[in-house]
Amino acid sequence: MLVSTRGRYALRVMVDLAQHQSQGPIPMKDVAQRQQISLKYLEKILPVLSKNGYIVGTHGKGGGYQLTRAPEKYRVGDILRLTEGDLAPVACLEAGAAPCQQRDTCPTRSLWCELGRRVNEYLDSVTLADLMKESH
Amino acid sequence: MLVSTRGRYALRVMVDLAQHQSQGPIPMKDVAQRQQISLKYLEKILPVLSKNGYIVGTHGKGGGYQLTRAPEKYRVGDILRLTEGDLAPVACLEAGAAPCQQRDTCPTRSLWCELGRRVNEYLDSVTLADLMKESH
DNA sequence: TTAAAACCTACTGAATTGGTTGGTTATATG
DNA sequence: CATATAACCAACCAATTCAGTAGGTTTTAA
Repeated sequence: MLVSTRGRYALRVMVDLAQHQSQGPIPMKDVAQRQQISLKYLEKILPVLSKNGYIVGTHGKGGGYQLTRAPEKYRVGDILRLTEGDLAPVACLEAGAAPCQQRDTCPTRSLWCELGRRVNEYLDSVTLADLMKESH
Repeated sequence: MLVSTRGRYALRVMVDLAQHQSQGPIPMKDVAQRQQISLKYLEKILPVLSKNGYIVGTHGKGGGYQLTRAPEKYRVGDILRLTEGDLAPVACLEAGAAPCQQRDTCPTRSLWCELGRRVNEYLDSVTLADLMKESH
């Protein structure tokens, strides 16, 4: 499993926010109910998105979250890398991984590199706007 | 992380066996030493490969493992699906997963399907023979 | 008979996953 | 000003997976 619930839920929340973009701040309570996800769990996932300027949250009554750009400006890959930490297909290619001993002679290394490249390339080719067209 | 040590090690063992194909049965003790992998851990990973006819093990002194076909006849994807159980990018697409409630309305479902399709397609396009050319 | 190999079963420590509990702080509204 | 509602924050937790270990049994060549 490459993408856990963190990334999957984050993506669904972003699509939900995109779909209700015109209605001002959207409280997470509503999104949680619509998406059938625990509100408390969502509250743990969202901070990384607001800290990086992907969404903005307004406190208090009438508050909620809003996108900061148009849906076409969000790449799925960016959202997933932020919430998942990494999209590397194997541990030895992850950001904080200890440099592999057999790096120079490993016959499978370029396989994993190319796989990772293709995964990121595909996820970067899809935007939130593309996903909005999916729901019916 | 899509592929754990199980799949990664299995692949390296298969490449090692391919490279020593002409030398008759290769004991896992030798492979473990060459690949710097725990012999006991390898012994836990290999049974699924021999049970499915990918390799054949001969007992006793002078025994070991051997490939059952030419390296070009092994697709990397097959080896990984066997040792990892699944190459689904998300839990809701895994073989034994409970059918998702929002399956029909989920705006991200086709994204995951297409991602999984691309991952499998790439890994099925590479063979053991391709990986043999990598090591130097 | 013995050494060496595959093969089998049970256990284990550490990390990750997928949350829950229980708050604090900020703000719009009556 | 009180209150309801929202984001935000920190600690904890059960279950599962990961990456092995430990300790065998069975099979076979020499």
